[in-house]
Amino acid sequence: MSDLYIHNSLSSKKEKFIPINKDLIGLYVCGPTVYSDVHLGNCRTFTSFDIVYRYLQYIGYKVRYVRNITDAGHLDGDADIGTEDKMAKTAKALKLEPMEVAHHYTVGFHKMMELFNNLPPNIEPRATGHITEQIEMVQDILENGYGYEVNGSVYFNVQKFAEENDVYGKLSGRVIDDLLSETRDLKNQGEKRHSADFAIWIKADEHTLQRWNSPWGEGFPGWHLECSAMSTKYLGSRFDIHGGGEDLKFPHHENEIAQNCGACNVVPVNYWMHGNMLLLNGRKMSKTPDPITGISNSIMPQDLFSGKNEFFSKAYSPMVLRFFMLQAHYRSTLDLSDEALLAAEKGYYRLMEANHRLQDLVHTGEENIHENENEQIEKMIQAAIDDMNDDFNTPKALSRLFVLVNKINSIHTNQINISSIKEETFNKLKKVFNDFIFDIFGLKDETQSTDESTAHVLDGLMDLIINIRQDARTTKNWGTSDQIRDKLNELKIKLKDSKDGTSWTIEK
RNA sequence: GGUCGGUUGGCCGAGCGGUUAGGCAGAGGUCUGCAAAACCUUGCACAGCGGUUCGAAUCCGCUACCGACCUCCA
Repeated sequence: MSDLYIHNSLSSKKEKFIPINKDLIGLYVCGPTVYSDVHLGNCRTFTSFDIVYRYLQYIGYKVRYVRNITDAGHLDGDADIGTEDKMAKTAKALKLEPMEVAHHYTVGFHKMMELFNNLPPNIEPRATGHITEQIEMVQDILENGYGYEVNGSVYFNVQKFAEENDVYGKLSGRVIDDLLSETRDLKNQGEKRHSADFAIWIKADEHTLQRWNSPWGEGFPGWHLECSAMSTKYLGSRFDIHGGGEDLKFPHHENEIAQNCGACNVVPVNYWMHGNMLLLNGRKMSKTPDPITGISNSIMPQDLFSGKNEFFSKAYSPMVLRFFMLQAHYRSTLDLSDEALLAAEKGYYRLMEANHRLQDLVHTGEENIHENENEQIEKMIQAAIDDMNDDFNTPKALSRLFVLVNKINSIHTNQINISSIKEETFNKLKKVFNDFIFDIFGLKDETQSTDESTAHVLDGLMDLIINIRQDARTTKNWGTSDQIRDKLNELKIKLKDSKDGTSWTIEK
């Protein structure tokens, strides 16, 4: 097994992955703020890290995967100007308790993750459930001299932190002097000593719905704080991998590092990973409406699944979307288009169909071993694994699988004799191909019925229909046989005739 | 304006110094009652201009365009 390399945002280089503790990897991913439905772009990030989680486990690591739910403290706007957070805004608009809003969207988020077949994390902590930890962290920061209190709010002193630690700005590539010099032309500095400072505890005003008691009076935690507090609580002050969307790099992740460091005096994360954005019409997908057009450049997954949207010609299933995402590297932007999704859909079915064929094939004993074919198959299997070890290169690994699809189909149609393939190679192919599709890529087989009894009935019915059609074909009753084929096709059941008989698949 | 990243064939998208990426679409063929599926064959792609090199899509410089972040976003 070759070594795993991960692109580290801290160094902008691929680095060999060396875990802190071989027996348990710590993986933290920034989860959603549950004040609205997740859009497809959010789904991409979580899917990217689902692959990371799956693959780490596949190569034998035990992983503690922590992904938070932010249900408080996420400010909408500048902390100095207004203290209304995203949660409160939605709660007021819908006349609901903030917790009701959070719960509603949390349930929706979970449903969506399930549709994408993303595994649940091991721990999914909520910001509101960790107020104590966050207050303690603010206290630690104050004790270490990196925070200051003004009128019931507490701010992180970026200038002091930057002067004493060579840490701030490293992740996002910001130059400290630039950040600090921006002060001069800043109009609204408010209580902050410095424009680069940020709030870690914010005093509640009469409009604040979510408020907690603290040593500084009633208030609520700053946005970046919950990730710092919860990652420390569940993964320790130092852990292996922290992931999130590219757009969180600054200020969120930069401030997270500062807080951890400011509280615990250690740099918290060894490997920072950032997933790139999903594009719609060549622009970043975003909930925030365009200030000029007023249209938000985003699509909700459910609208894509139902086909009811203005962007695409038809409905696409969750697994087609997942497959589509796998075709691009997580660090590249990915452009959504009808043509691209159509291509992904066909590719997905082709891959699944090949796996069915492969799993149905039985090796019948070796004879006239074809060294070259064996070598090619072995090489592709190894290459796919090497690709995953190379910073989770799913598109490249997937391309290896498609080379194998070609081999599988050739074996299926007897263009390559199965007996010319070594049994060991064949069994390896069978296992690894299947592992890749289901365990590593996390694809689900949408062509199979999940309910066993329904599947049984369906199998029986299809056998019957195919037999009737075969009889019609034998008597050259093409009208009947074509009618059966066409009507089934309308039901998205595709018949495939071959010398050995007719097979069928459902394409959703 | 600052910082970073991108520009690959009809579309999506890998590759990042010498090898066919891959998917989809297209063309020709095999098979088939016809079709589908499958298989075989097929595409003079690397924004432009210079430079380095025996050799560059891949390294360096300049130009053009696009995007992200710098303010909430996965």
